[in-house]
Amino acid sequence: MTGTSTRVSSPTLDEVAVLAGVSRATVSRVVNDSPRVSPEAREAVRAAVAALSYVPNRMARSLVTRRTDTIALVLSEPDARIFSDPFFASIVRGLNGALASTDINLVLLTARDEREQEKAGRFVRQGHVDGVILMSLHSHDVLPDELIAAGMPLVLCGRPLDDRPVAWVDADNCGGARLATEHLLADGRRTIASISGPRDMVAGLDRLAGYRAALSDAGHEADPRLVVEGDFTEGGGARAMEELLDRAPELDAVFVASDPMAVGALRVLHAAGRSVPGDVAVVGFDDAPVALRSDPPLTTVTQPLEEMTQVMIELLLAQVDRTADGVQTRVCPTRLVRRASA
Amino acid sequence: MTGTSTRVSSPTLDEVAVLAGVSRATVSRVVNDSPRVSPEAREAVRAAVAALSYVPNRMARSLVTRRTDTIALVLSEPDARIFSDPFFASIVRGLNGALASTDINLVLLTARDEREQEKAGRFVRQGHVDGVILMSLHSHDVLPDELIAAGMPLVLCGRPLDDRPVAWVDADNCGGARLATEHLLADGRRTIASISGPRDMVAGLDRLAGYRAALSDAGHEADPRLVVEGDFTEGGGARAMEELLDRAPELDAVFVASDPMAVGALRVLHAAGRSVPGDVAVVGFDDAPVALRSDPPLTTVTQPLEEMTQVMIELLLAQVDRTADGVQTRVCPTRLVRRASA
DNA sequence: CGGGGGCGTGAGAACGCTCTCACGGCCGTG
DNA sequence: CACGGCCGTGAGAGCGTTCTCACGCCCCCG
Repeated sequence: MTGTSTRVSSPTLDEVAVLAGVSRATVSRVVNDSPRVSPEAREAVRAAVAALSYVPNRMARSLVTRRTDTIALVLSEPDARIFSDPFFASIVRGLNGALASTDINLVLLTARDEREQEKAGRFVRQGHVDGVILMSLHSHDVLPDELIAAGMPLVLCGRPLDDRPVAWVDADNCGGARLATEHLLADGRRTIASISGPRDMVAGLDRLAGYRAALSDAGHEADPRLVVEGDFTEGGGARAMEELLDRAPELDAVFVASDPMAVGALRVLHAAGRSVPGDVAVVGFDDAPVALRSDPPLTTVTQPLEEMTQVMIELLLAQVDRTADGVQTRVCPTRLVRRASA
Repeated sequence: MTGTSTRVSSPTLDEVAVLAGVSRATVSRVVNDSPRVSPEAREAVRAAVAALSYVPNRMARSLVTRRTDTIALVLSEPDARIFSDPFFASIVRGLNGALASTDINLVLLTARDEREQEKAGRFVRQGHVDGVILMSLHSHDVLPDELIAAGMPLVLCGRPLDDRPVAWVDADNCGGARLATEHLLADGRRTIASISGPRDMVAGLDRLAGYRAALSDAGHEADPRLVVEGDFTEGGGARAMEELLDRAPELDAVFVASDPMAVGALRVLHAAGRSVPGDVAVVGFDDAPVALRSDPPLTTVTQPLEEMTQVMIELLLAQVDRTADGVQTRVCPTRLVRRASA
């Protein structure tokens, strides 16, 4: 084709060794930054590596080291919605950031249905990765148990519903909801409603629990009229808000379990002629980008994404290195971000 | 720990062979569905495999077969916006669908900055995957050239700006834009404006070209006032629409190069008291989910995502199997979806 | 009844790397 | 001057597969 001859396959350690005039072992040492190499040998190898544009064969290396230096983030989510979730993008960014200083790679695996989940499970068990971070917002996958049984290092992103013996990292959803509700109480609000998340998601449950706990601590009686379940989407939030206005027109505050839902609620309140925060105070959750752009900008609860992803990696690598003692879990503190809506 | 003894490492082919009372080769044959195995031997091996819950070691296998049965979709995009792009989610779904009937795995790699791009490049070149589908909406990555030089099978998702010798698949953006504009013309619209995509994205350029071509074919003179550049986001579309109304208040139609931008434009038209499609007809592009929910539902241009992903896989696998002749490219036809906005 | 052609099987050599071990050479010490 | 130790190096044995051969066996046909 062009002037340069195209090889069919990549050069091997042996070829580098021959070109550098040393043994395979020495080339390996240089490639792996072993200190026990003379400067001359190192230089010769470096030159040969560059000349052949040698790249070590990971398969061969992994076969002996039993390490792939790759971890997988598997998204076990039925619908594609997960991608549009800004929370998800932040997790990916955070994980990549936490791995930036290492030579560990992050790959994403999606598993929408059972079939794909099985495929992902096989991929993982075949030894393509050293460990797995599993993001599964809804409950009941088989994947976790399968991976645990296979002895695969595993960290869940988000607390599991049941108490399986598995490592996980989550934000303090309950505490955050409590913070939000207490803020509303401190503001003198009397009738505080809530748009909750789905009952089959732990985050939804925990945020609802925090809201209830704060109210009960303040001596409020539980009023089932005041809680409507949403689905974490803007449309769902709008519908829930309509229902809420219908059920309890006297409400003067709403704790909404996600920012997109809060944006939907804001729209409905607007349309209903209620001023925010004058008539109704609104607090969201997640500190999504949309919270800044909403009108008015949303007071919300923020999660320490950076810290969470960092911890996930730590817990996972501890398992990979077999230095983990027992099953570790971690709850990261959430924080209230005051803006204009409450 | 528990009753079952936990092994440190997974069983090997040899152990299965011993348990089944056959040789390593026979086990390999069974595992790989070779027909040349007696039913009895096959059954014995099956049982042994199940008993040990044996999973073949991919590293060892790949070392000899030089195949990983894995392809990567790399997202070479600076910001995280790509995740929230519904187009992207569809691509992932489509690719997974196209691979569902095979035993080929799809992994996603993100590469936000140069550093991560380099990491992804290394990952790929080390032999973790058989081929790469590259999605890079903006121009000028080094990755493609690097992969081509390394002889890595590669298909671009979207036509590249320059004419590199690389396989790619794209929608007929130009044709779609033309369709949309011709529809507007046929509707009797006189002053047809356009909110274009960014100039550094091929999709933006092509859609603009199609719009211009349709107008010019219809004998319209090019009017630079009538084109404002957007950034493919809703906010950007709104801003562009404002500018357009300012520059050319007499316009009676707009071809918007993406649905999110069209939604923004709709909002602004609404606020300006223009009825759609009465005063101003609007056509979008992409047939994003949001196009259905907008008010009025958006007439838009749809891309054959299913076909595109299917073709990408075909072109890629042809390269992997070395049955590809030359550099293949494919433009998939777009179609106008008539709804209420035009 | 003998020979050829499957067909099922097993032995053993790869695949490209790491890692242990042993071996010279040089230093410092007694 | 002799000897122990360390340092750079290379030989060679794996790692868990696949794949090529060669080898019996049985069956069919002449």
